[in-house]
Amino acid sequence: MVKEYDVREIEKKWIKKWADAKVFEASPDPEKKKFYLTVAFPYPSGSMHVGHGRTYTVPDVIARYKRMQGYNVLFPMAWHVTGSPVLGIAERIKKKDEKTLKIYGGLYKVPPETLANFTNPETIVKYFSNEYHENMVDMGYSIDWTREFLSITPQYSKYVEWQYAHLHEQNLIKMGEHPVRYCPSCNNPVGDHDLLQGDKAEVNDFTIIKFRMGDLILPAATLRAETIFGLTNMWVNPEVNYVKAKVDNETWVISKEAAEKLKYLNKKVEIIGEIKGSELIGKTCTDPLLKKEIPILPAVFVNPDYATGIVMSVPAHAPYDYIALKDLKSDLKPIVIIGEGRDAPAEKMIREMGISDQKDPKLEEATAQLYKEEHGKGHMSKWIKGYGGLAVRTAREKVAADLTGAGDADIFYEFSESPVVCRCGTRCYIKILKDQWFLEYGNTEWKEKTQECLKQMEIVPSELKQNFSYFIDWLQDWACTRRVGLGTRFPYDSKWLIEPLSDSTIYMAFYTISKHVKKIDAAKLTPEFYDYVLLGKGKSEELSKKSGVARAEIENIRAEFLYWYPLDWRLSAKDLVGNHLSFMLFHHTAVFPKDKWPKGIVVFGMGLLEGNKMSSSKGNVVLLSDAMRDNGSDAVRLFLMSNAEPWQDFDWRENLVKNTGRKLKQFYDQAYAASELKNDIPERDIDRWLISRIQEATERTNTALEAFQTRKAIQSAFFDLINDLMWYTRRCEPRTKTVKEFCDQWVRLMAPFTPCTCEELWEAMGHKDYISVAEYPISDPKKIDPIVDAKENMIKNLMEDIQHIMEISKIKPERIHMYLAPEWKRKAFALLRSCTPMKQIMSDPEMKPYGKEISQIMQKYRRDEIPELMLTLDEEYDTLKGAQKFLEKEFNAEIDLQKTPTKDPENKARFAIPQKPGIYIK
RNA sequence: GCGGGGGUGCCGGAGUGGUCAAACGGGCAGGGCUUAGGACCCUGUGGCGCAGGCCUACGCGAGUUCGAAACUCGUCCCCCGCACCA
Repeated sequence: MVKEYDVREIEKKWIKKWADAKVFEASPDPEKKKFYLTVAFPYPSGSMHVGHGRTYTVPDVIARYKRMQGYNVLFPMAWHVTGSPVLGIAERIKKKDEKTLKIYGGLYKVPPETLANFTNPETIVKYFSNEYHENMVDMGYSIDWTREFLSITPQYSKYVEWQYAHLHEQNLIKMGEHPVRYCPSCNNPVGDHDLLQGDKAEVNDFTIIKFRMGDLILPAATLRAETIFGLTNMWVNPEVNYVKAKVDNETWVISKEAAEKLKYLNKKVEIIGEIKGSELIGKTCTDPLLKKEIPILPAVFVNPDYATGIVMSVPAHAPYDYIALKDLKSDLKPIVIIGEGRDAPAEKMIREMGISDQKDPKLEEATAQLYKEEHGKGHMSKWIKGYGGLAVRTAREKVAADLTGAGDADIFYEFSESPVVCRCGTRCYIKILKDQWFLEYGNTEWKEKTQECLKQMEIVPSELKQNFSYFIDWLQDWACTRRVGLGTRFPYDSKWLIEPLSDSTIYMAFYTISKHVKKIDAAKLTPEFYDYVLLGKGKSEELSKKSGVARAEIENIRAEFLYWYPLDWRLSAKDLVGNHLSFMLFHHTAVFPKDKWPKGIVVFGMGLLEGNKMSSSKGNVVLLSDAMRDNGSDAVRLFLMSNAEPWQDFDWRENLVKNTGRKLKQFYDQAYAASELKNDIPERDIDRWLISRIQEATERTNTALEAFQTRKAIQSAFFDLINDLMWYTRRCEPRTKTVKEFCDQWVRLMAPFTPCTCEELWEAMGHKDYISVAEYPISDPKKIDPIVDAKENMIKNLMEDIQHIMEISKIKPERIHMYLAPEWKRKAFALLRSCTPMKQIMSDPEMKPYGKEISQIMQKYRRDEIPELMLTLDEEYDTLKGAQKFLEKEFNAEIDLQKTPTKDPENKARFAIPQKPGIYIK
């Protein structure tokens, strides 16, 4: 009797057994080759959903596969709890924010008494890291939990400090200025998720060009510094009250709003007077580059709350300016400075778009289009001294740099759209942080080293290697410190915390030693300690004396690191390519010698739910725990791994998951039944066929898994083989020996995907060991039998043909006659296949009588259409004879097999070719 | 704009020069099994065809080739990332 497939019961049983036997705890073993892989540790600020499920199942499948191949596999896990998002969550829970309470109390099912304590951010991350841990165990992951830690574990913090000491020593960390979105009320920089409004606003850096008007300076802000050559006038809004302000040592005329903004931009600003916009109109100022007199004209489109409130007018290249001048009936002539044409491009644009006045909304579009065109393709007009012929984008930078160098320009940061409002309701500014610490990813040498690291790595999928290279080049200095959040204090300036992405760059190395280090008092874990155990610097004897850690222990830790490192594979989601994954490469090259650099990265796609993007905040997720409760973890794993390749987006569809669960039950039932089968049938072709098929499937599965193609692997190891076994049982009475051999291999093939089910079957088959550490099947080429494969294909094709004919002719057959291809035809096909010239074929006396037919055949079949492997007449006959009963049953008709046609009323024998008998149905 | 990926049947998606009207999965339809079945099995699912065949298809246009879904060029469209944030 097949034992009932009680999924959850089986899973519980094996998960406990594994834990009790410590099957997945990995220790260095010099006898075995190591395999070390990690996956990006989770930031547990909420419950685990099926998207996370896929992220962590992929490495588990690979870990299990490699373990079964005989590798000593280390697959660790830890929790990334540093950072600020939970602070916001705690804050919102404190304020009893409805949406947040709904997500945490409802969607995540946090019990009310626990939720009440969620006002403390640390409680949140600890609660959810526990939940993650439980879920991961429940999913059957083969994680070595002895290495688990939190990113705020003191021993880990000491490790982070050690890393930063190294970076500092190498001058890769610098203090500098940095513009951030900033909330004056919270007194903190704000990220996207902290914003009520304006999360799409970018920070634009304007060049402010200082125009002089006596002692006063009119600072005009522009994104197109190169257009100073086409300047005809300035724009000032006559309806706005400007201020005179002492800015550092100069006196600027700017809008009130701009004066306020400048304070955040680290200018000393003191307002000393007011001046009406209208008072400025009609005056002139001097441009700093060409020293030309520039008239100041009125324009109402000038927004005092955008940059400085003083605008340069370049009518030839700015549609707004052109129209405004026209409206004023000014006689100022546009000056073309881009390209060699005479007519103003702005004018042309306005004409083509049919824009008539300053208020036309199409002006926006015209401006954007012209900007895009000129920025992308434009070159400065030849007549411009020093800049003529330069690409616009080059000229822009050069003008800005030249003016800044001479003290005639400055930088002004402004949002691309406004307003930007903090979650607390306060309007945000752009603030320049002065003592911000940076990781110098812009450093050329560091970049080169990182590129070198990338070059020797394997990236899956390989197309992404380019992407990585691009990101490494693109990365600039990264602000690596924060004022708020959980995390490690910055060792050189304790008012700062190390930013969460910056504290998790090389933690893969920490896993290798964490189980030892966790037991040591953090105070003893000095930089010297890590220097020794990770880099081999210093002497263990001295270190032991100084730190009080036993020398043997220190050596042991060192040995463990050396055994596991470098990291073989890093797995992570797509969205981390441009930051975390690139950082990982940067930091490895900075801290570790070349032979400890990571060897490979696998990048994952995202998850969809019933075709829509998963989103916790919108409640559009399925919790992993619910999915396991409803389907069992093996079915969840199988579905996640079979729905898409790791790097593709997968789509969680309830009905597909359910189907996968049923298919899995079928697998279980079939394999279980096999273990109880008892008969003594002699081996037949069909038995050799089934065994041959599983060898081929094994080959494909291995190839796919080596390339991380879980979907392809499951296609071969699961779906194809289910179908083969089904065909086999349809085709014949199952033979015990065959089916047992098949299932023994099959269950092992499936073990990385559905480990609990496979353990249960493995036990039922009488094995005493864990399948988790049993040998992974490799294909046995001796058992691959192309002839038997060809025979079985012939039968399948034959059945299809008969089926087809039945449908077309609408005959319900009583008798089916089959005519085999005669020997001469087989020979003719063989000769055609081997490219024998017609002349030579015809010279064969055996062929001669069939000249006409042979030339017909030649016309009809191309050489490579002819099967490579040709069965003999006898083989074909015997095969069909053997399948006769089966075919009779299938078609419920008598089969008349004719080796040489005797009764052929409709001359169907002529259709016969090798492996494709002629058919006549009555 | 910059960078990356992609357009195949009713759907998801295989397939990268011939054996492709297209794996596998799903949906739908018919049949079988059955007391019944949402379980399972079989068959069908571009068009035409009273015999295993023919025709038209793989975003669009052109080209290379004996032969293209696959290669080249052009073109249209879609998705993702662009930072100080996990």
